[in-house]
This record gives sequence, structure tokens and C-alpha cells, in this order.
Amino acid sequence: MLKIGDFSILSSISIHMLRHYDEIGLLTPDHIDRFTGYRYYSEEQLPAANRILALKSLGFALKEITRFLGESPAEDKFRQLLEQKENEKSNEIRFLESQLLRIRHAILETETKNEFTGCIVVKEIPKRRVVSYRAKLREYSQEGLLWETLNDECCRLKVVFPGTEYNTAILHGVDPDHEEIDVEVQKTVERCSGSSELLEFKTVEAELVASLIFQGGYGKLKDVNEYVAGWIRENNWELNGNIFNIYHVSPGSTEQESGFVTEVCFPIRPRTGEIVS
Amino acid sequence: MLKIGDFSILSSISIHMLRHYDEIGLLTPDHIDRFTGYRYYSEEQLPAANRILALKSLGFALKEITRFLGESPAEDKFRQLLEQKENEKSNEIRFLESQLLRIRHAILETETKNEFTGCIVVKEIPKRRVVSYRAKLREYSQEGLLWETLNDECCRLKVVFPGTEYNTAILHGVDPDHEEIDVEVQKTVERCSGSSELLEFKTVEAELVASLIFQGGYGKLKDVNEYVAGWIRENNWELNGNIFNIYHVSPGSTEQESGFVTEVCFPIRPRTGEIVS
DNA sequence: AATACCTTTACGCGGCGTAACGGTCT
DNA sequence: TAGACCGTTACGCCGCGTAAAGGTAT
Repeated sequence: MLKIGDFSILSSISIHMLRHYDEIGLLTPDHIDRFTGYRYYSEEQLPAANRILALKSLGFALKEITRFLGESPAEDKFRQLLEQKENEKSNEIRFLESQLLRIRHAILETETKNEFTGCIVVKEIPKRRVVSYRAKLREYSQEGLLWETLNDECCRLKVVFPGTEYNTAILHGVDPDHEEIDVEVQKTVERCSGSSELLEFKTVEAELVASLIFQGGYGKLKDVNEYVAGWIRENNWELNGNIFNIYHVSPGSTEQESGFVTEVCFPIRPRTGEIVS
Repeated sequence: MLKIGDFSILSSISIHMLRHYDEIGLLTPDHIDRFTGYRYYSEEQLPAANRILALKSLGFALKEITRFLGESPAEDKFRQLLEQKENEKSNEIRFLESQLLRIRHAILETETKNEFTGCIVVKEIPKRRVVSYRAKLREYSQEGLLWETLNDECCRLKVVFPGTEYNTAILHGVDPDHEEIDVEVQKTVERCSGSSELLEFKTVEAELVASLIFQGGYGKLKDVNEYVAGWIRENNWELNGNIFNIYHVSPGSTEQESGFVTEVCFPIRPRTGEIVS
């Protein structure tokens, strides 16, 4: 019979952990002294102790190891558990590799002294009910007119907005021949009580986007858009819809360009192999 | 000014986490109401919130992000932190890949219904003071004679053994021509008071080994040795010394072969590329 | 009587989720 | 006045390290 200290040395498991394993029923001492409470282990428990260490080093959690030992060493169950862990580990590796890719991309970007390096987030824009107005413009600068029309109509229809509203502008397409820009502006609505010929009420589904929020004038938009587009390519995503902006602080709420806060969103999905054309 | 719930929606950070970030000084509200304690955030804080999410998704811990923001966005420091993280992530990946390799090896092994699958541990056998007796044998079965001599001499010299002792047998080499086996048996000693012509007292340095502990007769040794040798090859290690056994329960302490507990140790080191011969 | 070893209890780490209990706003 | 929102406090997860406070063996 070995006292815990001796068994600890022989098994290379710390005394603390042996007590812990006893507590969770993973490795209980052969015998516990009734009066002193001392734990006594037998040499025959060394193979089990070593097995625990081996499974731990394969990446199994203590709970999983408990299951391993309890389930009888039937080979089928054993193999299943191994294969499940193989899956988990592959996923972890894939995840870390995607992080590593992004980190390396960011390191390269530091060369360009780009102020937005490391600012892009992949997130979901939640499903929401919106009121929308879509029209064709000659220039981006005319977007303000769309907002005016939308706001006026909403006012007339007594549309109720939620406390937290999104003002978004979706770029549907640029037609170089006609020099036209197809833009849709949207506001989140709480309830829509009326109807209008100009406006459309609809539900926008949740979307996965690459998002970058910046502060400042719209002169930065071109650079930001290019940066996000590059980021998507470099990080194994592909475009999955029309890009849009969310105006958190806009000419409607402040006069100073430097105070504008804009979120640039590129709908994305994981890149699927090559597309056969 | 946005209440925490609104800012939570706009930033995609849960209310709980916003409060936590306030607590650790990572993102403090623009303003806190003196009377109600309500936190109020400004839209201008959205870029910072998004940046926090971005850095988190790169794998930075909150503490590291705090440092990021505190350190000024000087590009040099920024790049250093990125490169450090790149290193950490590569190491994590390498570690997971070695685990994955071992798991896959174990899965293949289940085919063979090998009872020792998933029992091998890489551990360090600690540095220790030993008394040793080395001789050449015709057969493994003669190893008992070495132990008898060692024990007798130790008895004569009144060698003091520690409570936790290792009995090891090192296989120095098999010479097929002379049909000789060069074996050294060792016992851990506490103190060595005398000296002997037969025995040697020495210090054995700590060694990294692949270890497998099994219970049963020595008939299993051949299979076990082959399994461990294969495991070492398959898992990118190479032999780094003479293999040895640790006898935890041996003929000296029990008569039943089925009760023997033996630890098979192969000294190893990570495999270094090819060796030019 | 000193020392080495044993016992139990409990806190810390990190990044959250979750819940309990009570005040505030509309 | 209800109900949505805010506040603080605190526990759980997981695998350990670390330490305090006290009993036991030699």
C-alpha cells in the first residue's frame, strides 16, 4: 500500500490532482483509513493512473476520461470516442488557422500604416422590419434627397420607430453606361400603420457581414470599402449580397463631418471552392 | 446618448459584457448618471467597441486588448503585439496537430484490438541516486540472479533505501554473436554509506521517456516493446538512450505472475530531421 | 519535540452565461 | 401600476496552482 505522496511520485500525478481525481470518481484509492482519512493506493493502480495521463495528453477532459473508464474498454465505444475527439481537434485547428490567417493579414497591413487595420468584425446584422425607399441617383451626394423623401413620408404616415434604429443605405448597383447609382435607404420600424406608394414596408432577414465602424467624413468611404473588399478576399470569404452602410451618426444628427459614425457592411459567406462558369 | 441596452444592440456586445468591460477599464461609458448609476454610451464609442470585437476575434485576451488601447496606436508596438500573437497561435496549432497525430494513430491501433492502445505517456523520470550492478547474461530469465546479487550486497553494506524506490533494469545491448545480453539493474538509494567492488553508486540524470505501465507476466514484454517502439516512430520521436523497465510489483513482492506491474520506458527526444550517415 | 506527511477547505485564473433581488423610467 | 429596463452581487464552468489551518507518523 502506497501513501498518496509515494503514489504521486510513481504515477507523476500531483497529490492535489490525485485528491481531485478521487473526488470526481476518476481514480479512487484502493483503501482509505477509517480513522485518519489517509488515502492508500496500490501498485496495481499504476496502469490506470498512466492511462489517465495518456488520455489527458490526447486532449480528453477529465469527465470524458471518467466515461472512458466507466464504459468498459469495449473497442467500439472506445473508437467512437477517439473519432469524436479527432473531429473536435480538427475543428479547433481549423479555427486557429483562420485566426492565424487574419493575424498574418493584419501584420502585412501594418506596412501600409492603414488606420483601420484590425478593425474588421464578422457579425450578424439581426432580422428587422424596415421601411424602404429606393431610387436611382446620378451621384452619391444625392443620397440625402432619398433620406428627405423617406423621412417626410414616414412623418406623414406617422410611422413609429423603435428606440434603437438602424439607418441603412444599400448599394444595389452602379451602371456605368447610364451613370446611374441604384440606392435603397431603409429605417428600422416598430410598427407600420399606413401604406404609401413611394415607400415599401418589409422584413429584412438576418445577414452575416464583415463590418467596419469608422468615425469621420464620407471622404474615407472609398478607402474603407477597398480595405474591406481586400480583407474579404484575403481571409477566405466571398461577397454574398449588396454592400450597405449603417449611419449611426450622420448629417441628420450632427453638422460636423468629423463626428459622423458610419458602419460599412459587406454581406459575406465562407468561400466555396471554384465556381464553374 | 445611448442606454446600455441600445448600445448593446448597436455594438453586438451583450449587456453583461459591456458592464464587464467597464469594470476592467476596457470600454467605459461616456457618462454615468450620478443618481441612477445608469451607464450612457455615445455613438462615437461604436468604433472602439467594434475594434474590441475585432481584436477578440483575432484571439487576443481582454487584458491584451486593454494594453493595445492604452499603448497608443503606434504602429510599431501594434505590430509587435500582432507578431507575438502569431507566434502563440502557431505554437497552439503545432500542439494540437501533435495531439491529432496521436489520436489518429490510436484510431488505427483500435483495428489491431491492442489492449495497450492509448496507454502511452510521455513523462520525465526524475533525477535520482542509485546503486547499480551490471553484468552480461545469456537469457533474460537470468535477470533474477542480478537482483539477488544486488540485494545481497546492499544488505551487507546496509544501504538505506527511500520509502519510494525504483527498481529498474536497463538493457545496454544485445550481442547476437556471443549470445550475450548486457543488463544493468538499479535501485534508488537514500544514502550510500559503504563501497563495494561489485556495485556502483551513481546519480542518474532526469530522462524524458515514453512510458507504458502494464500488469501481468513478462510474456507480454515483447508485444509491449514492439508497440512502444512503433508508437515512437509514428509520433515523431526518436530513441535517445537505452530502454529500461521499472518493476513496481515483481517476483520479489508477489508470487503470482498476473500481479506483476511493470513500467516500460523508452528514452526519447523529438525527432530531428534526417541524419546524414 | 521537530519534521515530514497527511487531511479538508477555499480562492484565483478567463470569458462569459445565468439568476436573484431591487431600483428607475414611461 | 405594469412591464421594460437599469443596477449590483454572485455562482458555475475546467484543470490546475497555491495556501491556510490542523491532525498524524517517526
